[in-house]
Amino acid sequence: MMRLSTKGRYGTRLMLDLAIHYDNGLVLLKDIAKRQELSEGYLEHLVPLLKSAGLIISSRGARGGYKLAKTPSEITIKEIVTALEGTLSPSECINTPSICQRADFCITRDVWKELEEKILQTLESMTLKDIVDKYEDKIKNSVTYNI
Amino acid sequence: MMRLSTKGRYGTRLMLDLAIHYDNGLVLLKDIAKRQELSEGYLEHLVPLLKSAGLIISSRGARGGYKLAKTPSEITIKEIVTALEGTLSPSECINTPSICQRADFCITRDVWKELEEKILQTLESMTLKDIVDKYEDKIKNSVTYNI
DNA sequence: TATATTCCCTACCAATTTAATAGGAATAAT
DNA sequence: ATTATTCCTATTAAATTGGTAGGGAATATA
Ligand code: FES
Ligand code: FES
Repeated sequence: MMRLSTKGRYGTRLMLDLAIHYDNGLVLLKDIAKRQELSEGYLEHLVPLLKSAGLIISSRGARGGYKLAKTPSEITIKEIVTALEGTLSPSECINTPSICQRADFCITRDVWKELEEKILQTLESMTLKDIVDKYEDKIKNSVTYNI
Repeated sequence: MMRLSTKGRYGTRLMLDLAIHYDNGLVLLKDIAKRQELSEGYLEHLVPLLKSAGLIISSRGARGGYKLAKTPSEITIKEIVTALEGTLSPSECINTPSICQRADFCITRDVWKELEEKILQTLESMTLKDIVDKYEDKIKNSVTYNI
């Protein structure tokens, strides 16, 4: 089904939540979980991946929390999703040809390779700021309609 | 991991094998399985999907087999993969918003939607003929090197 | 007609992956 | 010392994946 796992999807929502609250200082994981209606316990598993990719910064203890390691315009969705999912390759053998004896003369190799490149290109062209801006426009417009 | 399942990957190899032998009349599934080093029993599960999508034609009984329902240049990888995988959506809620209460104000919806569109665009631009031609060039060149 | 060959269909199954939960250790502020 | 928070490890239930097994139905040919 070529679906992104919840790691990638929930983790992106986590990062977008941090982007929305970028000016508020440290943000609690508990609050992100509440706003995004996600399990805090599960989000805890994603945080180390984002941290070691240099995308977020954390502070422990009382008054601790998380914040983005760069400004929202400097973080692309590609960085986020690859940090969380490892690779976006439609087929394992693309990145690790050694696992496949057929790699040299495999007829589909180029197909999946090209697809992976397009996926990465697409996600690289989107920054957190882009998404947040679009989202805030949408919310504003929907409020107008409700008047 | 956003990987295509074996349905999509093996099924594409099956279709490319049929494309390579397009002028040879009916092709046995047994032979496809042997050439592609795939389990015949498993391929049997993919065949109905390709058939009901109008991509292959079958003939039962002795001297039966499979062939493409259209010429290789008329069949795109998008048709094949969507027939096999159902949807290529990175997130379920894109195609079925009803399953998700957050759909209306979901901040990531547009991201996955745009990604799905790019994926479909990419796969639609590739026909079986394109891939086979590239493959045969590659084989020819590698033979030349071996002389 | 009998037989061999091939596609077709259903049921089952083992292994892996996914999406969590649980319990506590480390760290920082008050 | 107490409280709030991140961090780490282990466990697990459910779902998905990638098959296998066995037989039935259709067709060509002898
Ligand atoms: S490279 Fe492994 S099957 Fe194509
Ligand atoms: S539409 Fe369902 S979570 Fe985004």
